[in-house]
Amino acid sequence: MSKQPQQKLTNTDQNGVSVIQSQAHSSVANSAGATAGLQQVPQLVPVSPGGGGKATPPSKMKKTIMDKDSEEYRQRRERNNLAVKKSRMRSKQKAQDTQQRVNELKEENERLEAKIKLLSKELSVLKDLFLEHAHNLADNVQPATAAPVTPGDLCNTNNNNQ
Amino acid sequence: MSKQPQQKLTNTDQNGVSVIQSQAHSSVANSAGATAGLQQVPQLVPVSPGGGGKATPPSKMKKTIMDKDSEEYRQRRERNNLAVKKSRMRSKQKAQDTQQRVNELKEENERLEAKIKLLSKELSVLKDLFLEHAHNLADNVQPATAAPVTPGDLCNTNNNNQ
DNA sequence: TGAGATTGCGCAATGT
DNA sequence: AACATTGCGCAATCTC
Repeated sequence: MSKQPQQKLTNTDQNGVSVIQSQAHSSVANSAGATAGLQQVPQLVPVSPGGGGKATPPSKMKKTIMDKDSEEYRQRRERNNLAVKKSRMRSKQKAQDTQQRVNELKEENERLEAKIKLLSKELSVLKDLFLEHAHNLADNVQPATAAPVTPGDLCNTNNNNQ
Repeated sequence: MSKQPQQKLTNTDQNGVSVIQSQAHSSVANSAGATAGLQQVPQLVPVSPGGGGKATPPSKMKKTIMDKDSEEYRQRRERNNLAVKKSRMRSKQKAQDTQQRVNELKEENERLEAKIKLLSKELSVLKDLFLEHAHNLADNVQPATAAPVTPGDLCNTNNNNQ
């Protein structure tokens, strides 16, 4: 009575990583039928619903007891096993892709950071030049003419955020 | 670290172990259990190797036949089941973390790109100011005084890579 | 109503 | 010897 309901909502797959499924390997070795070896045979028979001959609207009895020997059963099992394999492969692939994505993004990040560093440096150099120039003007020019650009403007522009 | 022999040999007949998990798992529980009608039937005995009393050099036979009923066996199974669960949980958690890492890195990337854009703009503005100033100097100042800074220097600094 | 896709679980082989 | 990983099959669900 506590089987972990598998809350599965919200699988909207945000941020997807598309995956390409490569080949679908065909089945192998079976034909003969005797598939593998272990079988778990619980032979569980879902107790009949409600109790006696209740109305039991959503009664869900497993049809006939599902013969394990049934041809159809084996067929279903085999298909499911295949599906499971496929699904797991995909899952694994996806995880791998995601991991790779992380690596790529990390690299990209480093590149960007480097670029920022460079730009910052350039900016700083330019600003220094400006200041220097401003000083020169202040020292050598007559007050009337000296005012094409003010250091303050620049300092303001340099609003380094974050 | 990645083999896959998994050959299910040994079994041309039935051998099965049934166990259905009917919840109530958790620790122990059994002895009186009977939660389900699981039946452990087979008791398979790995046929001896080769043929009769062969040499069987690297024989790796499973020691004694490993009684499925053995107390020790059940104990081992239970421990393993626990370990498996743990391992899977971890694995899942890891995948989730990786996915989240991707999201974080993506955000970080956007931030960096924005910053780059900003810096680039600032740089561009500053350069324009410089050029403008240079022109002003060229137009209004007597040749002798006008030469504190040359436009050329700046253009050079602006070595935008990539 | 049916078929494939997912998922939790236990088993056993194998890795550490 | 003990725990960790991994491939696999089963069954219950989910999803379409």
